[in-house]
Amino acid sequence: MASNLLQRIHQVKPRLRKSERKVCEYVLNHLDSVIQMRIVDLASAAAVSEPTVVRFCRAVDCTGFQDFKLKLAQQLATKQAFESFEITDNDSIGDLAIKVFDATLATLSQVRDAINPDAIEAAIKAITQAKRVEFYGFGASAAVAADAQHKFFRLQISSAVYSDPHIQAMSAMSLTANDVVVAISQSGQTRALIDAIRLANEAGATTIALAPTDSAVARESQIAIYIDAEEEVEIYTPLSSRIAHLVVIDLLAVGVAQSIGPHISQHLQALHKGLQPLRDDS
Amino acid sequence: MASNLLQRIHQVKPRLRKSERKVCEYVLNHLDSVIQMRIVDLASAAAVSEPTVVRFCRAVDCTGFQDFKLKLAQQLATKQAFESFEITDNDSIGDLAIKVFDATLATLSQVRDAINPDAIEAAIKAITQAKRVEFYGFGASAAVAADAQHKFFRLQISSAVYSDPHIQAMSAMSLTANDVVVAISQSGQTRALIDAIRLANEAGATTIALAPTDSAVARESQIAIYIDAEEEVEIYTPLSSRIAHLVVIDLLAVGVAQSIGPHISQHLQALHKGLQPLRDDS
DNA sequence: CGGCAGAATGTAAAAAATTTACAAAACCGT
DNA sequence: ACGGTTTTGTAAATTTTTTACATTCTGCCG
Repeated sequence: MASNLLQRIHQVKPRLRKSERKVCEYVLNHLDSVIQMRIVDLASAAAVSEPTVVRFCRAVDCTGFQDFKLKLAQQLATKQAFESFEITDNDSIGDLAIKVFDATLATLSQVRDAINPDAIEAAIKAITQAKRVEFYGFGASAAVAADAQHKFFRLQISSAVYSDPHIQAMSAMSLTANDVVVAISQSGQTRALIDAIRLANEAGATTIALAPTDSAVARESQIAIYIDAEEEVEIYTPLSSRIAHLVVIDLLAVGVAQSIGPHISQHLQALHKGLQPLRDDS
Repeated sequence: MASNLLQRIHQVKPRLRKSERKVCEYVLNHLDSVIQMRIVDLASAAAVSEPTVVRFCRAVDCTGFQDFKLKLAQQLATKQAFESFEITDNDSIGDLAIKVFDATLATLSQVRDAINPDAIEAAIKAITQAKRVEFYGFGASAAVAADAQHKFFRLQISSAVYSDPHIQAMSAMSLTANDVVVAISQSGQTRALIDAIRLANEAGATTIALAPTDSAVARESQIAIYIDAEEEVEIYTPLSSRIAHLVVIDLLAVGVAQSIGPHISQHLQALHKGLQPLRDDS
């Protein structure tokens, strides 16, 4: 993994010497401006000598200061690729398209960088071992839940989706220790969903949440996958956070498929063939 | 637009002098390697002198060679940001997450760049003026259709979603000239969907397709929004193309919201308030 | 507690790279 | 073909980075 420079910087930070760490800290706090600094500027800004800066660059797998700046620039470019997003009334359709896509792209790369692999791993493990998996969600999250159910169903995992609070509650109560509930919420505050999670917990099932950090839904669940996507929720319904949820579902599905083992791909191919007669290649 | 360096290079290319153009050509043909060259290397590789290289850099709005390299590096980084994507069995969960997200990001930026604003505009216009909008989709696209329906429903557009071929066909037959059908298909070949589109066409409704280029679904529809996302469909169900479909739906929704006018935002805010009692902020 | 070994950091000089200034060459119109 | 103008290259100057080495600091053991 020679790729992620920022990651590497964080990795080596604890191993650095005192003055090198000064450089490190300055760099992390001034990411944007560093790329157009010369080594003397950075050295004086971080209150160290120039060779120390070079040593820092070497410590993070670069051949020198120039190389470091180049790599950092690339890294930042990918991060800042999708930025501003303000829809104005006189946008052309083309502009609008770019803005909507970029907003989604921005959200996704944000969520990607913030994801906690441990929670994902725990969720994958739980789902893989589950006897039955149920997906709960309301409103826009109902469609996400339906998609998730469809996905896991194809992986031969016994699953269900409920978007009716009463049925959800009833189903939650009847779960056992071998079952898993995946609760999907963009707001993280839907009361009926929280109730269902509590019932599932009481029934001994494993509960997984896809919800914002510090939300009630996340708090009540045993495994919390945090998905934070700031956006104008009021005006245009959850736009991209919903997409982020779907991608996390994809991630879980791929993880589960992988841990189930290779025989699943045979099954999927068979399924694919089975659907062929429904297609028309004329 | 100080942003797009590559664009700028192409722009100024005709205005360049002979030897500067040599630099230009070499740069365009060796984009990747140029960023790690020194000025002497590039000069000799392009068979010109060093100052000529600097002159070229200035011609494309950079302050010097270093600046040029930096900007080029950033530019390339955004382009190549999401590339390879091959899931191997010994990926860590973190790697897996990055791969799944990046695959989606790659698909989205591809689709964004390929989108046809005219088709989008026509679709927005049709939906805005429609008396009733119906969304059709099967399998994974059923969830997309459901999401779309939910979205437009919130925009006070009378809409429905059908994932049952019989109901779909019956509904399609009963449509009128004021109605719109949005057919969503990842394969573009589902026979039942094609039948429904034909029925809707015969009934005089406007048909809009979200489907791959050159697919039967797109061909049968009056307005075709092409969404092409190559991916391993066989192994892991439609992963990211489905997401691309959703983003296009978002785009349509935002476009429709905009063309309906500002009063819709009041309605959405009211809706938002109306949902508050269902939330729990404890 | 002092001194010594070793690491850590900085100073200053050398090397490398870029940029500038200027001169030579090519080009164009008359 | 000649004179002016533009284009290009040469060589020097400047800037920037890197290396080599000296100094300082730190911690450990006597």
